[in-house]
Amino acid sequence: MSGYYSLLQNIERYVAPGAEAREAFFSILREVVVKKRQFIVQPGFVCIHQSYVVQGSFRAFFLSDQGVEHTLQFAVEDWFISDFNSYINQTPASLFVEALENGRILQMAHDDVEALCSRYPVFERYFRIVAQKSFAFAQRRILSNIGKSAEQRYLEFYELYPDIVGRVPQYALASYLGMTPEFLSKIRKRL
Amino acid sequence: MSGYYSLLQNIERYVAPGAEAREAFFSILREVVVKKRQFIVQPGFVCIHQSYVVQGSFRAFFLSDQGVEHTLQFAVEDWFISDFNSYINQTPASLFVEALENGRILQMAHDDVEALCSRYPVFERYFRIVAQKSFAFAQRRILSNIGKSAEQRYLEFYELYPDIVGRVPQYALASYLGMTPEFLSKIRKRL
DNA sequence: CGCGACGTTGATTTGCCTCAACGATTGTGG
DNA sequence: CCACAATCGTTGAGGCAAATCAACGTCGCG
Repeated sequence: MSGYYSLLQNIERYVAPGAEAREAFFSILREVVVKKRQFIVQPGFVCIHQSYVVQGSFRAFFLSDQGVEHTLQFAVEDWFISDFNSYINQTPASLFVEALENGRILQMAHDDVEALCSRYPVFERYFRIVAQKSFAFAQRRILSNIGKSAEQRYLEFYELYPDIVGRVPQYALASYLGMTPEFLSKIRKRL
Repeated sequence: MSGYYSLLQNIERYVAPGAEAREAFFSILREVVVKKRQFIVQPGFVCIHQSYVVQGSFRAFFLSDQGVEHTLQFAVEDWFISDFNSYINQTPASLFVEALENGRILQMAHDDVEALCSRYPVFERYFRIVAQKSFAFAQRRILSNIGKSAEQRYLEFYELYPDIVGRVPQYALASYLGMTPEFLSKIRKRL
């Protein structure tokens, strides 16, 4: 129940849905309990859901042909996570989304969200704003990828998300920052 | 006039605005002619407009403290360009957006777009879809940044946008791909 | 023509990776 | 509750990809 409330708070930071719209939105949500190491998205399957994190931490990662993992995104409380490329285009996923801790999420199915948006433009607006913010965020990350050294990238991440650094495995953080776990370890030593 | 038509075609790939909505949209557009090397966005100033490219090529880049340029985005015909972070949040820009050729753009002001979206949800939907696609695109780029070698990144870009490779200065492409112009030159030699 | 911007090429250096071995911690079954 | 394996982080030696620095060629343009 509390999960619905925190998602509603998130929504109300940007838009103000009426009682009817709010109820309609709640009705498409499904609360799911996930265990550590559980995958909520897997390559090959179309990613039907977008998930709002009520509790716990997650990561989305790509597994290359050579077996190397590349973490695309972390998500903790009050974030969304999914294979967005798969979700948006309703094509087979290429990412894993894995629970890093036991947790709870609110899932909403693609078609339900689309129907909801058509019926209540206030949600069209909400998801537009979320997508735009996500895009701006991704662009900032691209800048730090192409412009900065491994050490600078780590420091920047530490500055922005000190909580996440302590909460996820170091190899996952290394693969997010685009370096090997060994090298991240060496960076942390000289600090 | 032809610029309006090609933008309309872009819109109609995703949504179908009525005659009234279409007219309202056209009324907030302003066609602007730009000369090569002209800046349409500069750091420090709030980026009021989003620009649709009718003709020409552009790039958005960040200039670091040490004077190094990092290209965040290219845009040719039928693309949007802006400092989206500045545009979305209406905060001062940190990027330059520069014309690489003489060209023409359609500019739309942030507040006009917001008003339009409130009045005609069909545009809310359109810009949501555009933002979602942009985000998915940015995520793919992040993956190739953290996972691939310089040569692989060049080949991937060449595969996806052969036209752009021949159309923009090589130092700009190098700074987009996250390598030095010298190294890009060496990569191209051995191919 | 001559200057400045752009691309090329080579010599050298370095940031980061690879590989391998070794602690520390966690969790699991006996 | 302990023993053992598995997982994760650390450390070091050596190697490679890409950066840096510098010189030179070329083209477009005032």
